[in-house]
Amino acid sequence: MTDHTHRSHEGDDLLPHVCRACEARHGGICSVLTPEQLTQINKHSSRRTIEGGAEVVGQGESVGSYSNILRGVVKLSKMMADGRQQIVGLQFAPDFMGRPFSRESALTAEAATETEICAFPRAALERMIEESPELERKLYNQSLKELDEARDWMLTLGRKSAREKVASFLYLIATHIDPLADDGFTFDLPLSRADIADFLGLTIETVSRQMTKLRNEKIIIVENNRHVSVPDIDRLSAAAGND
Amino acid sequence: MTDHTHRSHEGDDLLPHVCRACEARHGGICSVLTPEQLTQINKHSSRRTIEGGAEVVGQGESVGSYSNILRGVVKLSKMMADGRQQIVGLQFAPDFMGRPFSRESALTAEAATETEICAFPRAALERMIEESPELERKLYNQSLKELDEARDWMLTLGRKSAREKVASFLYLIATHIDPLADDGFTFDLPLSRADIADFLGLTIETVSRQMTKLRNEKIIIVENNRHVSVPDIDRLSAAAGND
DNA sequence: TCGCAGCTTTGACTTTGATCAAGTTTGGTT
DNA sequence: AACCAAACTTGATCAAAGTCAAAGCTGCGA
Repeated sequence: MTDHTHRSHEGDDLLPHVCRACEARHGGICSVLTPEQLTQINKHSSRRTIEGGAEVVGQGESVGSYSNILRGVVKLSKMMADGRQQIVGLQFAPDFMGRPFSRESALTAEAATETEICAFPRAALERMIEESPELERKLYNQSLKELDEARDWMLTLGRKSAREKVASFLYLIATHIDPLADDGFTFDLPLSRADIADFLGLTIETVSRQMTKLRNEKIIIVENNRHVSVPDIDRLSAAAGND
Repeated sequence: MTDHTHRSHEGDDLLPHVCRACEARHGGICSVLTPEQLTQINKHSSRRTIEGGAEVVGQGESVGSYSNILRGVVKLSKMMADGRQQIVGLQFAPDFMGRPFSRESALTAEAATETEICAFPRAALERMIEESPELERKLYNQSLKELDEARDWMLTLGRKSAREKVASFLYLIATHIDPLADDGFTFDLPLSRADIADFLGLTIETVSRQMTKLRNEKIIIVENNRHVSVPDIDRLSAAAGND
């Protein structure tokens, strides 16, 4: 049995060099590909770093590529003609980004924080989907997961109070971001107050007020606006209305 | 060339009898199955009529079967511990109902109107998915469609006014239900005011007031609460905030 | 056809969150 | 270290939607 620290795989020496330590090999779509397939797709893939705030794909633009998120957080949003905006999803590493079988994006994808992605041209990925039922199954499962998440969020948007919405957001981040310390739940918020408002269907001011209240109740500890600690995740969960 | 009226297919004589005039043969998941596969799945399928208001699957229940909607409208909803409820999706014929690869339902499915379904046992459908990539592709595409719809609705829930929400709902129904007359858009609402409120994240009273306003503005004509005509679909679309 | 239950509408009042308007903090830049 | 712009917080006021209460409809069953 070979050494399994650093998440190494048996047969890693057959893998393309860039894939060896890649997030997407573990849980991401690349986890269902064979070394040969990885070598194949790697001929066309390219890694890119996207600075926070930069747009990955614009609403209505044609989509030239798919990608895996290797690091960072990406917001998916929709905008109305008059400028009102709603964030309809957040994607974390090692999520797959892109809408198969559709040339046009109905969404804007924007990096919330500095983000690293691994991009593939449409055609290369689509060819691989045709050849690999496991890949298609993996993509199908991710879209089912996103559908579940979207529907959970619809309950939050439609039926929760501002306080519960803000607590729900903090709970979501606390449970999806790698914690900075292992003393429980400490993290940096990947979104600005304006983004949080767009995610929750609230205004910046309401978000700020509810954060202040949760801080006063000691449910969260905030430093420098972005840095948050949650001493008791169950109290936060209760504030979010999760029974 | 054989007669194509009544949506008949060449080779229909090979089909199971019940499938010949079935909605799901046209656009539904059965449209990708061969006559042999239809014969196979039909050994296990059963048609059922569900009265309006009856539950198909309860939140947290284990799911014993999948089904196609042949007629009627099904609401998918989520409920919080304290009873607050949100409808997270509406399904129309010939949509497929069920969440592959998950034993438990996170949703309640309830017939909004009298509904007819064609149900298959889990195992039979899952076996057929393994054997038919076309079927899996079809299911994948339906879940992508549902994801798009869920995200559209998130924008409605998070960022639209009560008036725009009610208009959005009416627009959705007008464009998804087979019209009663061909004089444009006339239909019976499949949902009660309480259901509409649960779909829009509003109260019954607010829904009622906004319906009254739209009626006074002649954007809709309402008779007997449930019967609605839309003289000018573009005005309704504008009221819904679709630019 | 009368009555009744459930659904829907309407009205008066309250509450929540939005808006408008200052301040304050933060982090980067000179 | 001082300045500046951007992000965030706080306060006062306002409007939209919720709540509570009562009255109309509608359609069904006796």
